[in-house]
Amino acid sequence: MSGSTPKSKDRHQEILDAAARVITDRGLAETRISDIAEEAGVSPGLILYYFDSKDRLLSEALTYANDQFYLRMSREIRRIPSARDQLRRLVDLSVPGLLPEYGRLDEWALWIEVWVRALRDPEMAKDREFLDQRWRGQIADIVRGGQASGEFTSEETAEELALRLASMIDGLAIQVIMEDSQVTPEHMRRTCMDVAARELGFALEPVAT
Amino acid sequence: MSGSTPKSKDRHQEILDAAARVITDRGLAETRISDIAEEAGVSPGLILYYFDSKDRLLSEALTYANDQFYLRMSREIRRIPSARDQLRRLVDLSVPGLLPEYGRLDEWALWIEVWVRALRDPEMAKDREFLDQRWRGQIADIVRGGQASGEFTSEETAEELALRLASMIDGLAIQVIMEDSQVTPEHMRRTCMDVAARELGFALEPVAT
DNA sequence: CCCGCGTTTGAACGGCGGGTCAAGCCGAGC
DNA sequence: GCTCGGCTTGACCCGCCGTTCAAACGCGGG
Repeated sequence: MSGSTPKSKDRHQEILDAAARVITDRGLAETRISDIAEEAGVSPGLILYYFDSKDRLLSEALTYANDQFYLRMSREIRRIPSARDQLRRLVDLSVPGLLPEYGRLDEWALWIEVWVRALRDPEMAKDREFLDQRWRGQIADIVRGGQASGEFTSEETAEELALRLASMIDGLAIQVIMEDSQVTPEHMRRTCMDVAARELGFALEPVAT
Repeated sequence: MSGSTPKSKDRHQEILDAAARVITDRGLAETRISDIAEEAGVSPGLILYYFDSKDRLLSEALTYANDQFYLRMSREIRRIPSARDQLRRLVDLSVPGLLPEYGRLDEWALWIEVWVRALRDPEMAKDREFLDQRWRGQIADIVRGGQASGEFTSEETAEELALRLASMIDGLAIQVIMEDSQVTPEHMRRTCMDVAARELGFALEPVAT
């Protein structure tokens, strides 16, 4: 499998991967350099041989992980023909824990860490703005496609509609990842599609069950 | 004014207030006991005389601050007669930095800290669920009122509508507090009311400017 | 076979900060 | 005015962790 041979690829990347994994399940605040080293199967010293400081490593790891997620999702969506189906897939991929195949615990946990950090760290703030706008851009592209093909009848700008959908998804995902008893993954999925249908102007086919 | 005499009120509360202030502008991760002590004008030792540990203090401070915000908003909204105006006011109060009179930097910064912490701390998770549900409950009450009075024509349950509005507000508030260049406070306000009008079923009066 | 250099190790350092504590302060009650 | 007990102080302790560093490792080239 990928990355099984010890010294194969880029150590840099191996460490970023390990860091992302550790942050995801311990949380940024509880992440020690030694944890990352252990996860990566190397000595603590080596971490600082490849990165200038813990802070830089953590920031890089956060954006790196979000990058991965974006690329995976983007690649997958591009090959879906219908805008409505693209949207449905995007929503499914965004619901924490809906599709067990994807992601470890959850990319959303990392997003929240990014937000906290971006509040005080200008470097992270810049990265965050880029990531968030790219995320909305992805949605806007889908919307534009749907408007062009006539699947969506709304006359609002794609950017405004994308902002609404992205905000909705963000807000709901937070509740889901927190395991709020009133907001299940399935509930989030339905709510997102409901609102999308009304905002974009398309009909939800009647759902079974 | 309130709290000006040194030993007047409850030290407990004074410390919680100070803690909330420090967390708001330094961030949870950069908050030291000595910072809180300094902010409260007492010695570091005293902090741990009143609280068992730093962790407990921080958790209490977070929920305390959110409590304050909720109570203030709740009290104010209760005296507004029209449901539509209640909603408008709730939105205005929720937009970070829209009304300079209220709040220090922003209650939203604290929310994000709560979320991060709730991901790993079961105690905080419980508090968070309570706070979030109360927040949605507040919105649901407004919605119910509007449905009863005929101001809102949507037939959806108040709970579902409240979830949608709350999620939308959360998602947008995050972007605003991050100072995303594409999401200004004013933009958030308009978007919230737009979506609310469509979801709840009421007409926005024509806006000046 | 040996050299040299990039990589890797893990022991050691140093500072930071949470938590402890013995000692003072001060007001209330006698 | 004295004593008692709750408040308050700030110096101190101690473990933790980011960072440094000297030494070892191992591979490719000569």
